[in-house]
This record gives sequence, C-alpha cells and structure tokens, in this order.
Amino acid sequence: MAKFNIDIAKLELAASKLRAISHPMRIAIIELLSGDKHLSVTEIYKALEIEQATASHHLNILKSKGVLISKRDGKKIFYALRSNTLTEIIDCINRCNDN
Amino acid sequence: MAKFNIDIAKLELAASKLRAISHPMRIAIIELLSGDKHLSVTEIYKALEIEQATASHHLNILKSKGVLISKRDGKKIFYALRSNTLTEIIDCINRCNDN
DNA sequence: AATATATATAGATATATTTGTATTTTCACC
DNA sequence: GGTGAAAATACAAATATATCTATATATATT
Repeated sequence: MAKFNIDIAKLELAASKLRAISHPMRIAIIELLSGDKHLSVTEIYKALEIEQATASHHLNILKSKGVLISKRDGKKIFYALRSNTLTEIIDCINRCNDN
Repeated sequence: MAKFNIDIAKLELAASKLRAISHPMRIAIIELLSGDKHLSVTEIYKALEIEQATASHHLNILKSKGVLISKRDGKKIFYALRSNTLTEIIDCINRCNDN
C-alpha cells in the first residue's frame, strides 16, 4: 500500500475534462459563447475564422466532455455553454497571470 | 474587424496553463502536494511509482508554468504548490462529474 | 579529488492531437 | 425524389507530448 492512494480512473477523468478546455481555439469558443449565447456552427467558424470541419471537431470535443450542449433547429445546430462556471475557471486562470 | 476580437497570445497563455495541469500524472502530483506539502523528487517519484526522469519532466512543466515552486536543500530539491487555488480548481472539475 | 546520491537533460521511440481536404449525413424546400 | 445548405465524419499529414534509457550535472561526504 502506498502512502498515497492513486485512483487512475479519477485522474484520467479530471485530466480529460481539463484537456477539453486546454486549447486556444476551444477557449476562444468558450469565450465566444459566454453570456449564454447560442450560436450555430457556421456562426462560430466564421467568427473564429477557421475551417468548418475544424470547428465541428472542437465543438464535438467540448460537447462530449460536457462543456457544451447543442440543439438542432432546422438545418442549423446551435451550441451553448452547459454552465458558466467554465467561463469562470478560464477567467480565474487568466487572472493568475502573476508568474 | 470581426465581431469577436481574438487575442491569440492571451488564448495561448491560458491554454498552456491549463495544459500544464491537464495530465493524470501532473494532477496526481498536485494532489500529492496539496495541503502545503514540500516533497523531494525522490519522494514524489516513489509515491507515484514512476521513473525519476519522468517525474522530473512533469515537475519541470508544472514549475515552468508557475504551478509549482522548488527549493534546494542540500542534495535534494523540494517541490511545493505555489498556491492552493490550483487544488481548488481540480476539486471543482472533479465535483462537476454530473454529465 | 574520488565517490555516492539527487536531480536534470538528451535522444529515441511511441503515442496523441490538430488540421486540412474530401466525403457523407441530415434536414428543408421545391 | 432531387437539390442545396449546414454539420459531421473519415482519412492522411503535420505537429506535439510522453516515456524510456542513458548520460550529465550538482551537491555532500570522505
């Protein structure tokens, strides 16, 4: 028995969630959606000036990790933040720029 | 001018900090050091059952991103959390397991 | 200075992530 | 059913990360 009990599964889970938001483009998406905005994939990839497929890929990562939710309306699919605590975490990290 | 002003440098900075803690082993290190503990590299790599070089590598990443501080005492170098807000962030992420 | 211990670094390999291009699916409308 | 728009998926290439083994550096002790 180690002095420190390692729960690999728990660590992987926490890491995978953090990894989901550890990317400049995905942080940009989160910031873009902050303020309870609901935007379509087209609006998002045009605002961020990236390929449609790239946007779709990042949106999928964020959704699969529970950061975003999506709702179809006709041909469009609107993405939004599932909770704004995420925005707060990003803000917090940004504020810690004192190193 | 885009509707959304993108500050790449700021996004990269935030992402790089998040990436620093987005790894199971590095989260384990943070948890191991939480509670204001000061541990040597040897204590850390033995507790986590990883190679010395691997531990050194992760410790360096965490230190260079301002997560950890280190202080030499004789032959040993002790690492500690620079601030425990990091632990709080990890806790918060862990608590959000409701997806 | 020689030796032992603690940590860091280098280099190679393996693995994961990101991105672009092309294709496919889903839906609305005619 | 055919067509066009919106989004997702597949695949390949480029890039980044992680890990191992080996080696180097720093410090203390004799």
